[in-house]
Amino acid sequence: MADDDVTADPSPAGRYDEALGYLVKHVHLAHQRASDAALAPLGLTSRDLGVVRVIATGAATSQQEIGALLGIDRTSMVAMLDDLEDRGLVRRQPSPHDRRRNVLALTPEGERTYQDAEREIAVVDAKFLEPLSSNDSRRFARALRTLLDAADGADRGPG
Amino acid sequence: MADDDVTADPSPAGRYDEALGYLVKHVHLAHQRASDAALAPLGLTSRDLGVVRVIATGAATSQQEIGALLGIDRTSMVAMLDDLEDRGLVRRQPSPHDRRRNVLALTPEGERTYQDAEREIAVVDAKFLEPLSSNDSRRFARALRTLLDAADGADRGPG
DNA sequence: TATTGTTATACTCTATAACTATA
DNA sequence: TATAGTTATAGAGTATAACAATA
Repeated sequence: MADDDVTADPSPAGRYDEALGYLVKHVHLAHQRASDAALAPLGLTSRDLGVVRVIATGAATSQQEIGALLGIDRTSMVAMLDDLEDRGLVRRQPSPHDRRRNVLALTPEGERTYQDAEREIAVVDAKFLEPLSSNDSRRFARALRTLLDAADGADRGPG
Repeated sequence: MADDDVTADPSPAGRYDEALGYLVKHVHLAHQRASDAALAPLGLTSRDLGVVRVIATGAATSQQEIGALLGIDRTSMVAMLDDLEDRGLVRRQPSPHDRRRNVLALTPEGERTYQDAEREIAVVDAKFLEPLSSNDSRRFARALRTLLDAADGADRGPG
């Protein structure tokens, strides 16, 4: 492993792993890896859980609404929900008010799996935040919320 | 438990957008969107900048080393570096010590583009962190660093 | 005419395997 | 035999366009 000393300059502009973008991205990936590993025994990915959670909390009911909240294309929603429905976790019901729309609901088994998944994720989150004091953990979560609200607002343009 | 009611329960387990995983993921995506938009005029993606930054800071020199630091497969590195080399930003030089290895270096134009890119990203970061006090911004970055170090250590197993 | 869900298609990113040239 | 880079190929994930049913 002899270092090639082609590069005389050790660090002209900070270290590559100090950049905010690097940190945020890899913290995300680390959390996602941990989540996917914890959810695998339940047959869910963290992506699946996002969808199931939106249905469980009633934040949205139609396929496109759910996708919009999570940044998932409506065409991708079809395959995901096909899968979750085939496995008996969710149910599509035509809306009585607008028969174009599918109202999504969890089956009893879907509800059980969702509760199990949230318990697993609570463990993942606790382990993930363990290196921070409980004060710093709260501050961290609050900072994320603040940054996301500001960024989403900026995306839609100032005004 | 007769909770066959479609959406009787408004929020049995918190809101979907309060989950740590959701927050971290979407903060990452928002920062990446802002970065990609700021770098587009330079012809770089945030992914490109990651590679260029590792080369510029001398953190790694061979293709596989760079990929390992950033979590990019060696086969993906080939196409990325082909592109950056075609555009005259990086140069592959066979290592004199091990002629299987390519030592990557920035061309003068690559160095200029890299400096421009870091300036753009500094603006993106400042805008992104603007909703936090400078104290909270520092705490936020420190928390990210702490979490990432702990998570990466855990990935490799305790011990 | 517009919208929801759907299908088909393409394009990007990533993952696996095999090849070459070096070691 | 093992490794760095490369190529080919297949697999996800996502995006675009078109279609059917409904509004």
